[in-house]
Amino acid sequence: MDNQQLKLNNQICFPIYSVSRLITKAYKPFLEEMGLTYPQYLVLLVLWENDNIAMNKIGEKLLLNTNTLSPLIKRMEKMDLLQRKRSNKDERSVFIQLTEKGKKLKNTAIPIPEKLLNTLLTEDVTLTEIMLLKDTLNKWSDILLDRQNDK
Amino acid sequence: MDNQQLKLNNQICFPIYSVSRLITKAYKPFLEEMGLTYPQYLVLLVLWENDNIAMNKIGEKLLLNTNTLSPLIKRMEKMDLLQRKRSNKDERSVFIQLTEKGKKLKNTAIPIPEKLLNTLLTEDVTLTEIMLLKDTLNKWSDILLDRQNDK
DNA sequence: TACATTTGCATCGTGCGCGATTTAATTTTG
DNA sequence: CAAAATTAAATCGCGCACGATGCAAATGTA
Repeated sequence: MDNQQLKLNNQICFPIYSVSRLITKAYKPFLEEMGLTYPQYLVLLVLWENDNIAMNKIGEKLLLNTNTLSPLIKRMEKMDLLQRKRSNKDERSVFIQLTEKGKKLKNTAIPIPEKLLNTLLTEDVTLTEIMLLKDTLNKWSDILLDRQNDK
Repeated sequence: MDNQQLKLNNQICFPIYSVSRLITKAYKPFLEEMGLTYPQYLVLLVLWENDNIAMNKIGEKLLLNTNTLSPLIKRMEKMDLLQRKRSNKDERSVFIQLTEKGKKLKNTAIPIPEKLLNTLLTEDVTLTEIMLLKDTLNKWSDILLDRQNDK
């Protein structure tokens, strides 16, 4: 009885947890130049793609609730990256708009994904493999979301 | 110029980040029964495999520094899951030993990995795919660790 | 043996994540 | 229309993660 299934290296949960943290760490040097944290960078990715959207829409895309987003976005407002504005049509929602500073940061961010890819790519890790992993994880994400919404 | 590479769905970082959180959330109901958080569960996985080891060895396995582990393990000591003991040979190191309560919890934990697998498995996600993903992530983990230690 | 360096742990501060709860605005329903 | 239910934010509390710093024990070196 050595309970193989309880061994760290046999579990799927641990590699995902650790690679996630390692990737965040890999982003760090690039994001630090811009004065951003990783979740702040994710919010900007959403806004660069779709400016002036409601806060809950950002949460839907990043799978974050308002108890995480609300203070995060307020910090970003203090950094002059974006502005929060109550909607007139629906006084409950807050719309988020990039400031000039927030818009300009996009230019600095453009080369980051490629730089990160280069950190990862070796003779052992090919672009094909990375794409495959991405697709698998996106599928998992959908499945786990379904599971958790059903309850 | 629509900067495809900056779109959320084209980045590899986001799916890993979100699946990692979704998996932690999937563990939650099982861990709550045991009164554990996810990182605490990981520490127990290490100890069940290898009791009475130094704190820094736990950190090496989980890729966590003492500034995270130290308070985490103190909380677990308060919960009577383990005991901390200074080594006689080297007064700097603290050895961690499971209590009876900590050892017994292993029996409750044994069925968890399988339950979680069942949550994930569908006609779209096969065991083969999960194993493949695990191997890929373990390889990535090694590469990212090398990269970050070289600097 | 003296002194510099390394190692293991602890503490502090900041920023997430997230369950739980509150408040206010809007929508649904009888 | 009025009451009930839903929705969007905000706030609170707790537990990670992690960079930075400090301290004491151990190790390396001249």
